[in-house]
Amino acid sequence: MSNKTKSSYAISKQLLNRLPLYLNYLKDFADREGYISAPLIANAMKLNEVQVRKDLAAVSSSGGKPKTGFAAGQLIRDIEKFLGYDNVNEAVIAGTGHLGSALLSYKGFDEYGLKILMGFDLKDELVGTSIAGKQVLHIDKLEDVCKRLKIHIGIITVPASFAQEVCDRMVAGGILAVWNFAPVHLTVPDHVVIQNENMAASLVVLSKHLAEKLEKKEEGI
Amino acid sequence: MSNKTKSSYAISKQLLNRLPLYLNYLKDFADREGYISAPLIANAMKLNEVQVRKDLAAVSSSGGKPKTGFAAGQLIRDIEKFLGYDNVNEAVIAGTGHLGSALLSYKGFDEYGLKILMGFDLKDELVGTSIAGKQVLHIDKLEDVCKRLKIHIGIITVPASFAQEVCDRMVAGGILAVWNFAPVHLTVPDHVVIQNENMAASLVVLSKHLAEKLEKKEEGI
DNA sequence: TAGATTGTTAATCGATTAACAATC
DNA sequence: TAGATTGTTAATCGATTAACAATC
Repeated sequence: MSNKTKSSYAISKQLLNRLPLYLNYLKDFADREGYISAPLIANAMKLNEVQVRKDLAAVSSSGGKPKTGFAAGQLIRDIEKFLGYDNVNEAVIAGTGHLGSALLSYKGFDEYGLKILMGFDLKDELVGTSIAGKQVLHIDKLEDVCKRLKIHIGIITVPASFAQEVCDRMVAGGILAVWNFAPVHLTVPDHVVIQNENMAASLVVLSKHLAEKLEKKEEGI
Repeated sequence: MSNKTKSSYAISKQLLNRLPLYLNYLKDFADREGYISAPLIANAMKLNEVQVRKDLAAVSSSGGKPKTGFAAGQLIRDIEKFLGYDNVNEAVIAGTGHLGSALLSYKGFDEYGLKILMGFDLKDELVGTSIAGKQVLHIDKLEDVCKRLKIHIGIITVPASFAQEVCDRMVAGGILAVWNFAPVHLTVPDHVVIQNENMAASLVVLSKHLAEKLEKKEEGI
């Protein structure tokens, strides 16, 4: 029997975006020996109570107890399991400029099951160095290394103009999932998944909201 | 007369996320003197044609011409205007570690109308230095500087454990919009907008998709 | 018990997609 | 003209929220 979700509640992208929020909250504020309820989380996150309840129901192994809620420690483990934080995924990163080296250095990814093994770049002054104890190899070795180590995840932090070419090399090396930080639309074969980390889009949402606020302020009242 | 949208097509978060994608595509591939059609963009981005058409109709000042499409140069300007890329928003950043300095150094934000003026940190070895020509001041000056310069946007790249406190200081300094890179839920008054740059969530979506791929591969056909 | 909370079914809401007339 | 594309109204789809019985 496979571990499919019991109910028909879909594993939507939205759900996958909310779960890490719950997890942060639980880890920071919940007494792991105690219980926590959906209304409590909903209130803290300013989300609808039913939504949180459904989300928790979808991932909780043991369910909650009426009147008391969910065992916090178990719930944390359940969410982590659901999110796959206990399976390690190995990744490589192409582009070791500011952003690339920030990602290479970031300790927090371990927690999410992401292990960035090494970086690739084409600049001679970077190749051969190491960042946060991880080697930087020449970009020409990218395809080969991915193949040999059977890496499935590639992270792209090269300038926009190189991104497609780097992406093609990753795909040629057997990469199945690409996390793209370059502000371009990448074309990949159907069997490859792309996740765009769209900072411009984030920024736009923020500045639009801000513009509204400022307008209201000007209008008075 | 205010520049509200003509139609009732809502300015959804989704729309705001798609527009930068169109913009990238247009800038990279469109002949600015020529014309571009919704079906063409839709095809390149693998989106529904009607959706693109509606999106373009919502932002285009002059509309498109049946059979020919939209004037590419004008469309680029319209999208940029709609997204507010021509209004400069000044921002400060708290936390000048790897990620913070990557953001401080990133040239691309200009294009989006974001101007990061300076950084703040509490580490003595960082305070007084400058990153990409931008000063790093002591975090204790954050509130004061925001007030004096009437900064509206604060970017948080401090460790999770400091994020709430830094956020509070920003709010006290009159910040109205917070771009939060720390993996915690921040509590702010109603008049402040938060945009969480949720890398963990992105990563989860990616690794879930990857897991599906790998499962299918194992099952064979 | 009374009351809080869970889990689930039904109603609502909003975004996407389909259908189609208008236009160049 | 014929055909591609626009703009818009209607239908569909999916996610969120409301309502409510079950439970401790």
